[in-house]
Amino acid sequence: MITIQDVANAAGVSVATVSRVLNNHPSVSSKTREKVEKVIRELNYQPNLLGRSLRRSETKMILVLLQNISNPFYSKVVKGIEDIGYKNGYHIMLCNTDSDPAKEHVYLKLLKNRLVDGAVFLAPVLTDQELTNIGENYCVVQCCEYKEHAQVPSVSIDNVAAAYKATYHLISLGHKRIGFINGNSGLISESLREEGYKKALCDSGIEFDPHLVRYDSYGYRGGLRATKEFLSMEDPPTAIFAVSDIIAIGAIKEAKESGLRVPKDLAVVGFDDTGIAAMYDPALTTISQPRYDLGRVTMEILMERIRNNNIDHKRIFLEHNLVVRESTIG
Amino acid sequence: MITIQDVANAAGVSVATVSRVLNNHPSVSSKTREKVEKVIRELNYQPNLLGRSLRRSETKMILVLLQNISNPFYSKVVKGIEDIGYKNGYHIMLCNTDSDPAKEHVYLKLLKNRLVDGAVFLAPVLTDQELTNIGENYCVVQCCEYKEHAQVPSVSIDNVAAAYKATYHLISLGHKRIGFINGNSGLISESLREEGYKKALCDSGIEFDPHLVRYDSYGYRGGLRATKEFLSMEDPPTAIFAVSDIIAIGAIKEAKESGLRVPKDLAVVGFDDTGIAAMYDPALTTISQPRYDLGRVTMEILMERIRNNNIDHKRIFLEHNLVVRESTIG
DNA sequence: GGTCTGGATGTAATCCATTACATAGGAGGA
DNA sequence: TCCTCCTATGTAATGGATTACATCCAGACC
Repeated sequence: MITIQDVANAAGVSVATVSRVLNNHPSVSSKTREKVEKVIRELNYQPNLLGRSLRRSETKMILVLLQNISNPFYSKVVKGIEDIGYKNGYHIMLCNTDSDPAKEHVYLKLLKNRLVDGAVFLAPVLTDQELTNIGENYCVVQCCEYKEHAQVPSVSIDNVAAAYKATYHLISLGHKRIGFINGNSGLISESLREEGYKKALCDSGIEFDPHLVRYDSYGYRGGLRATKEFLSMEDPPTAIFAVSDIIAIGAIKEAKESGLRVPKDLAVVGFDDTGIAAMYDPALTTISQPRYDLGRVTMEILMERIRNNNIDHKRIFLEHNLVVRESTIG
Repeated sequence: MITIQDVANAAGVSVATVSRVLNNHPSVSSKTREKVEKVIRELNYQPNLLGRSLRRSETKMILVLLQNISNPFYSKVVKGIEDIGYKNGYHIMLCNTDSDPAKEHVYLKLLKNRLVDGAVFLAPVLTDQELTNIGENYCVVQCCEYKEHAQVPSVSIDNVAAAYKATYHLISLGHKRIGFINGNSGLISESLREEGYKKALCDSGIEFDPHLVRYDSYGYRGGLRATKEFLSMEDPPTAIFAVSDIIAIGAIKEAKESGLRVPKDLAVVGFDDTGIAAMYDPALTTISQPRYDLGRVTMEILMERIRNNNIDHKRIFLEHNLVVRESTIG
């Protein structure tokens, strides 16, 4: 491996001068600079980032912890994070925690061991207290999901309002019995969306029926299962609001299997507006989150924190949108 | 920040002894070991990985370059890579290249600058020559896609055989005019799958009709577009084989919009067996790749390379499978 | 008691790049 | 001509951990 010393020897200068050339320090004569640059090219010298990072105590790397990249919701969020990072000279390190606290802790070692300069939590499984502690010592931001009592900034949508809007959409179409399929992961978005669902019912004078709420795993199977249960009720719902598109698709598939037509016999609303929502047949009515911007703003806050050691922990809420498609209006 | 020196001072020993404790070196008396471990706990000391990595010249990090995590094909491949890495004490760094050579080069700097110990290419955009050069100097493996002439090991399925099987499935159902929707990214899998498609036709005595082949971007829109073109032909195909599930779904959606029934009027086969294949309506017949194992085997080879500086560049082919669902038989 | 052995620990070099401080040498002013 | 000042460059300390080698000491053996 070629080191800065090799370059210095070959160019007949000291390592300090080579380092200055590398870092565009002004006090290097152009003659020397050219000479050194020529040698760097000839030897194909690549500075060792470990040495540099050790000295500067920064690595220009950001850890992004998410549940699993297979969740299609994340792709654009990550893109937003990445673009802003890239613009600031930072690399992104994506890691799946699989919602496993042990794994999350292992990855957090990277933060504690200084291998990354900061971290984004896309679905923390740490406790509020742990997260607060980390926030005190390291640069971290929460994105999309957040721990309510953690003193760490967060960027998300207003989940109560979004769920309200989705539910109200169904109510405005005349539905009175609206099933709600929630997740069971203990995420804050789950309780907030349930709150919005209930609020919309209440505001419209529809009594809340606890039988119309199911908690199941995020995903297709959860949607199938919950819907099967709904449809076997004596007085089944005429509409379903699910907290993810994939759950909603499971619901539609199950409804079709049971001979129901969507939206005629059962209207379905999803959440997230992932790619599949528009592709499905029928295309899915859903809440669109500003996914790219969620990532972008999160990263902007993180960059700001790293630059200025800014420590306030605000909560930021971005705009969402109801996208009406065939699964509710046909 | 607490350093090994702080621990040494607090414990009244030398840094060497602390280091030995950290690394479970046998020649430390149990009394000293306990004393040091106590101090480590009390000070909550976290060794700085930069210092360690610099000294050991290894970071225990692996770079995984993929086109984009939004491609659902990758999730399980990455899981396989990750699991094996995790088991060997390696962390994974996932990076989207967006098929942009500039970005790929930036990320490769991490390899050249020693910030990662090795890399997996899931869809290299480098030239064969560049890749060969990198393979000579660093530990890298190709996965799923590969550059034909690059002297770098690879793990994939036999794409010719897989496409042959998919096409033959349609032929065996009586189809004679089979449209083929290929990608246009210049990936090796594209030409191999086309080869398999042609071979199946040829072996069954069906003449190859170049009008039945379309090249479009991977993805839903590509499927829509290509199918629209097919359906406007005088003598349109009765079946379509697409090189990705999402393209196939675009094809189905377009067919339905045109009033065709799938599979009755148009049979469709996809590729990859991503999650959506089983969820779609009709469920998609597709080629299932052993995605987890593709990742697993790739990583095993990479670990082996790193451990033993093994430099042979074999090509490994794993088994694939045709999964028959509603989109061809109904 | 003297010598040898080996276990436990310490000292200091090392990995590579950065940078505060030191120094040499040339330009400009008195 | 001499002195001052500034520019360009070099020297060496630094960041944190690892490890070859040195050292010390206790116990074993003659």
